[in-house]
Amino acid sequence: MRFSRAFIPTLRETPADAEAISHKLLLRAGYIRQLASGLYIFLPLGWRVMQKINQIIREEMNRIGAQEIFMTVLHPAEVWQKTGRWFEIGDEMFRLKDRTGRDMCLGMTHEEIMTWLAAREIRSYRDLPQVWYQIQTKLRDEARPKSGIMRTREFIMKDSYSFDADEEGLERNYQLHIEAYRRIYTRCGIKFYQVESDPGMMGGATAHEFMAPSPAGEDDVALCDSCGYSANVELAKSIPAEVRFNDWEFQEVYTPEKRTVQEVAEFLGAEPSHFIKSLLYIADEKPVLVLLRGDQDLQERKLERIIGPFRPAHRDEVIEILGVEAGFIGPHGHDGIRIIADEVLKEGVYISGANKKDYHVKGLKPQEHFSAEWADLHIAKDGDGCPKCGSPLRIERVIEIGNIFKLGTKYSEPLGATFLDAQGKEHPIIMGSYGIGPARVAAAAVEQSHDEDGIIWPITIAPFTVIILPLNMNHDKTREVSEKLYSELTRKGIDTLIDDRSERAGVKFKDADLIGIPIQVVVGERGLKENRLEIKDRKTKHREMVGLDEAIDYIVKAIEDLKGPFSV
RNA sequence: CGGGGUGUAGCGCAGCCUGGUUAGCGCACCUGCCUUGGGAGCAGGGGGUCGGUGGUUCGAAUCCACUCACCCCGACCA
Repeated sequence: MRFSRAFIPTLRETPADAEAISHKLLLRAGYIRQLASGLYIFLPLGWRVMQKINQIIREEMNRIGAQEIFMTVLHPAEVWQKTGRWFEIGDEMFRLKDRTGRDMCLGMTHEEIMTWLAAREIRSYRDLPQVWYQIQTKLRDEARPKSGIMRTREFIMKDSYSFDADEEGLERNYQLHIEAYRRIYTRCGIKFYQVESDPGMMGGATAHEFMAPSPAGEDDVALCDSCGYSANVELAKSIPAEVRFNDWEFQEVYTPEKRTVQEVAEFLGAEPSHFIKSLLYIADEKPVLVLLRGDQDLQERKLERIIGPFRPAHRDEVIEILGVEAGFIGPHGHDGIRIIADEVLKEGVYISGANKKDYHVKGLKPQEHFSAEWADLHIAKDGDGCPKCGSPLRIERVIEIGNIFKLGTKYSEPLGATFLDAQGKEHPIIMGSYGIGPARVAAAAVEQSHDEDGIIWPITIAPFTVIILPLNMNHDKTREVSEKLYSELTRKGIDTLIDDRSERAGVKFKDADLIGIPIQVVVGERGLKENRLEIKDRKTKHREMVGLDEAIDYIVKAIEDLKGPFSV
């Protein structure tokens, strides 16, 4: 492609709206433009990247026997009503009516429609297994679109669905997807982790997420470098630091106006880990007292899995329910209130509120002075012990770039997707669902691979592999050599961009670096005097002067070398 | 949905507090000359309902009210 005729609107300055690095760079380098909040247009360069990623996804999905199909974005409400999600999902679903007043919605995911299709077409165990996928637009009316193309209201997603006769089949397809996903991310040049995740409202028992480490992410994962344990912090278990307890007698202590763990700890000369924090929440209009060690924090998802949606109690509710103001609440002496305590509190001698203003109690012993339901409630912190091997855990910020779920029969049952087994008995199909967000893969690639000059694309997903920079378009030999090189590379099937604009050299260098094409071929008068040109590696900035005759071979070799780390 | 912030030329910004002629600057854009190894130089030029509506005032980019849009933090994220 010729730069002079291409639509590559690079910006010298960063638009003020952009915050995330990938957002800034993709905007500046002319890959994307924003139409409205959470709605992005992919310009030619951006779309080329997306297509490269999608192509890799296709190849790997096809490789595990998945078949691509094309679905609709407009869905009739009935299908979603049958699974109940029409009612469970709130404002995040775009809803509309057709001209006859029939309720419709825009597809935010395709479990329902895929299952509807399976229900109609699959009858026998002989038809199974099937894996169908699509790479299509999804729409979600996100509460808060953010970070450029990382979280948008309209986005492309690869989602696949597996249909099996039994759990073994599901397990096989689940493993095949794990394999495919690992190959996809590796080929795309993304650093990633596979972590245990919360199946949440998708239903089913097992789920994993694929996470690209980046400070721009929205999730945190707990990782153990020694045994490989990895989980989203929403469910990660951890062993908090051990505490040496004092052998306190059970007694009330006067703690005037000291409310927070920090304040009381300083006042009494104790450690925060010697405390029991008592937090009052309201779930389903009933109070729940939650107990945590003073140096731990609540992981709200963990609590939600036990008691459902909840909210903190208001100040006056605390007094009304417990008879004491927040700050002096303790776990003992409450009747008829559900108490859930973090497991780490099973052992020890603690300080906590005395349920009396300006007093705390010392020498509080779990089981002896209060009883509770025990559960894992605390959030895993950096340095906590790994639940499997005890080594220190590492918490890292990540971008979610893929997820896989074992759905079981959550969708097949309500939609009547069944098959007859060899005995003629009817069973619901066992399903799995598997997603990848190609735009997030692109964003993660930029977040993970850039420098002060611009993007550094992994060669496998770069919009072009080579950019030729004829520095002086008025110089005949520069043009001749560049054009010849361009047609030779193009003939070899190498995606090549030639910057044939009559811009000055500096402009071309800046734009080439910004756009991030892995191999730059600099054709300048200086080198041409010796019949040589310069080949620069965008990432390492290494420059090599190469004779005109060897240029093609050198470039072909360089491409192979750059592809090396991303081959599987 | 709660909190914070920003809307002035394609992009980045100043002007607003303390109202007063044709609303400025840099970059980008157009023309010409010149230049061609890291976002050149000179000369000339085009481009604005100052987000919108209403109000205060002799007079509003500037003050007031409402409203819309976008960004950030949080909640949410099937």
